[in-house]
Amino acid sequence: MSTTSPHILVVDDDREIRDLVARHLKKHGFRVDVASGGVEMKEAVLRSRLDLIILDRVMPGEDGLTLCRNLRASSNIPVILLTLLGSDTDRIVGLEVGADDYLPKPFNPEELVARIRAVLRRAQALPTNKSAKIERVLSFAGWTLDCRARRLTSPDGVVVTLTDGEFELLRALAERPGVILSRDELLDLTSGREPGLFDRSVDMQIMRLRRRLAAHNDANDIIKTIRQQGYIFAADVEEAEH
Amino acid sequence: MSTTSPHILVVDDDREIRDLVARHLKKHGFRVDVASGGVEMKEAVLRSRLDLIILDRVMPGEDGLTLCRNLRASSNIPVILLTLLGSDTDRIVGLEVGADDYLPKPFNPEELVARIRAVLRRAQALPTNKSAKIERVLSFAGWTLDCRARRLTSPDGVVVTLTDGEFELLRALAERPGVILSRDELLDLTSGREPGLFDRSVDMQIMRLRRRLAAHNDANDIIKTIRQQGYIFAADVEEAEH
DNA sequence: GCTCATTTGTTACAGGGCGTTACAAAAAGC
DNA sequence: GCTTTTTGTAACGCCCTGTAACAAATGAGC
Repeated sequence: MSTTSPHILVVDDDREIRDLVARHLKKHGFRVDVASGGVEMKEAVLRSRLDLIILDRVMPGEDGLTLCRNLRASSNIPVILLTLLGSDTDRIVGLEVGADDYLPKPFNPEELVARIRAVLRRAQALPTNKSAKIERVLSFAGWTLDCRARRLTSPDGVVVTLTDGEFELLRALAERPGVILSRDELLDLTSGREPGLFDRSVDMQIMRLRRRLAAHNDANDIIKTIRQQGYIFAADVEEAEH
Repeated sequence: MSTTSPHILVVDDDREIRDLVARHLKKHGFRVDVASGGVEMKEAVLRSRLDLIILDRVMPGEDGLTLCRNLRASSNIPVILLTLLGSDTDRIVGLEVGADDYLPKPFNPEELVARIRAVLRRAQALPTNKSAKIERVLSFAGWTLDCRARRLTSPDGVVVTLTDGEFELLRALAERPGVILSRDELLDLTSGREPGLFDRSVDMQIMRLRRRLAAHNDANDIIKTIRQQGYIFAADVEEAEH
């Protein structure tokens, strides 16, 4: 995502505005798709790997607001709402529904570009889709974690078998290097379960995962404990798409 | 930190607006500090763990724009710019300088709240803590503190194991060389806890940290005590991105 | 200088978090 | 069904960390 130019979808029923915006964004080096709302759009979101969506607030088919809310249920892709309605409450509702920004028409195309950049700046570190997780290969300290094959390879090239739980845990951590993850968060990320009062299952899995890593190599422990807080993946990770 | 309410700093020379905004934000459950720009603000940013800053675009002392740009150099804390100047190019410049949003005065306080929420929604999903800068390596007097690996290396190359508390404390200090940090501030920075009346835990950690540094080297003590005030990191620090 | 009050450094200790082992329950393979 | 693997619970002990108590240092006042 950060390597190539951002991919933006413009959804507006007004063909004139839609194309004007699209042309302007292309001039600024974005990759642009257009759609006119409804099913067509949902498809586009699911299929391609979009970086941002520009939505018209008012559309004959499905409302921009509703669309935005629905999107938020399954994805946290950045959304900018456009609209002719410029009242305060309109803007507030738009933002509360999950949009990242709200721009009243008529707007200066340059301002739209600036706001897109501002939103992307924030959003870029995020994993885009909640639902469709991208299968990738994560490399750290000589290790290789193939998320599609669910296979871990040690620095000396040996394939290490992991149980499902161990794999999910390692992935959850390795996908978020430098982030302190609480036990509850890890539990949710790996198995989707709720905390439970005296739950130390995460500790156990961490222990087993560490043991497995240590058995094959691993001088410096990659998974560190932050007392009272949780665990952290303390190595640099390189991602490669499959 | 995600447990407590977001902490927001409002910087505006117009006391009236500043207080109005502050009151409104408090009503919505935010923790609010105010400042009137310049040194006062920088101190506040350096010291406490802020989640977001609201900056007036135009201020007699240092310009809001310049402030924002300077902030961006060392931190990725969310910034929202306010201004009387509402022209397109003003907004564009504001956003390009690194602000997350740009709101022309006069504005509806509710809209400000909505925009704050939208920005925080993005920023809080980001890895690590909000105000935290990029992960980096701090060097001082021969020592090396790797904040990603959470590891300290002594001048003679020995890796010194620190407890979590010691590490957090050392980082809090080393990130702010030459700044006097009170015990309360250090407590907040290291563990996010609130003071407590007869709390001497910081003293304890300082003592243990000093002892650990002294054990490995350290002729001149790097962490100095300022009586009645707190502690100060008395060495030059070089930062290197990882 | 001395004395006293206040602040800070140091030691001792207790509570609790966490790594670890052992074991039981649950799931998967056959 | 049985066996093997995986995963959660219980228990034990080490280590981290905060509290308390005391010693040392600092500063004020004389």
